[in-house]
Amino acid sequence: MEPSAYHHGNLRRVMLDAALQAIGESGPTGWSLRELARRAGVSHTAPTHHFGDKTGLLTAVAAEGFDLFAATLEAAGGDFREVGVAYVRFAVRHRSHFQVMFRPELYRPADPAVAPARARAAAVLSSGGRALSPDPARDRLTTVAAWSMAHGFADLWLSGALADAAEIDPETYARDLITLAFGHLHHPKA
Amino acid sequence: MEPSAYHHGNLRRVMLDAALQAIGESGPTGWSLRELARRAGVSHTAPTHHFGDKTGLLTAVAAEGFDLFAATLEAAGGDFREVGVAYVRFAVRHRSHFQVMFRPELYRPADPAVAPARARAAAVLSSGGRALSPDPARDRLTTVAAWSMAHGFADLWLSGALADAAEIDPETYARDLITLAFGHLHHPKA
DNA sequence: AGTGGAAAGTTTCCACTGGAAAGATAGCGC
DNA sequence: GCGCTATCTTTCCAGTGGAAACTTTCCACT
Repeated sequence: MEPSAYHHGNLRRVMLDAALQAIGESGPTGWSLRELARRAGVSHTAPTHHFGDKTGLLTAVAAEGFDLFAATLEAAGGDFREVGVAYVRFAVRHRSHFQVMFRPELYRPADPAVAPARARAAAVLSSGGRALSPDPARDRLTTVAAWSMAHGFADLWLSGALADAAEIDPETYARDLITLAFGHLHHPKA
Repeated sequence: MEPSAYHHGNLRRVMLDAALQAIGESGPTGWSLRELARRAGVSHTAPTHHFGDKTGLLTAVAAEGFDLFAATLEAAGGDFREVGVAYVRFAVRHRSHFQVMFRPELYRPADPAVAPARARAAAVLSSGGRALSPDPARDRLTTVAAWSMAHGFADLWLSGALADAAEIDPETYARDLITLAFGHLHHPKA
């Protein structure tokens, strides 16, 4: 585990962390593999062994992201509003992951490390939508509506499009948004 | 105007179109300036004269995008639901523009060709939100709610995250989403 | 009419990138 | 204690964005 001169011992995690930081600083494509390798103190081809290529590194970021994401959503419990808040919280706290996850042209979305975790997250959203839906025929519509609002708010907030982004607490604001749009649908398990 | 051997006569527009096509094929960063220049049949430094650098080209894409965007939203008239539908329509019909516009780290958002057009679009959204808001104190919240939903749906649809994306007509679906979430607020100019 | 820029495009150059190939090192199973 | 294999290095290559210096064309103005 401790870094011998030759075998880093921990390169995979270090590269992932370096990538996450670089993404946070310059966006999902605003950095180079070689720069990360330099930061990690290894040669520029060392990461190849762990990730194959740059796309592989981004795939690993997406995979880790969807895992964390699914866990976050699952932990929010059954209350649908809190699932939406958890969605936004994840985006804000793990913004580097988030900015990769929903940009599938950057990585390999069919990778076996990615697809199951993504499905797990989708299942939480679907079940939340079902709970909120006014009638079964509109389950999907309701899911997409709530998903869109949480996702759109997160994306706008992260991109800085909301001019007052600095002043607001995104989680609190998200809760207010959801209440405004979906509060009237809430018929708590009648 | 006709292409003499030396002076292309039309390079700016041709490069913009080539960029839009490349973005559509490989995302906002999945192409090279040199490749576009080759497609246009000019040397790889010719575009410098029109755009300065690659960021300048993306800035021009964003500027054109926000212009078109503002025009589209303004043309939707006062009906708020139709503004949301127009938002989604723009994203679908001008997806290359859209994918750049909300990724400000890719271009220069403060550019004088960008900022005013963006402000124009924001004004339409704000006024729509105001019309929909249940009370003045919630004007901003309502605007952000509707904006988030339209934006989120557009982004999810474009990214392919909605598994059934192929089957649905995004504009119709957007109208249904807005009705579900905001229909109960509609108090037509009482 | 013809000339002096300015505008538009070219060639050449450089540091940097992602990746391929081949070789060095070191820890681990037996 | 020995070879195997995972990990990391060095070297190499084509492609990239951009700077610099040059060429060609067009247009405004006398």
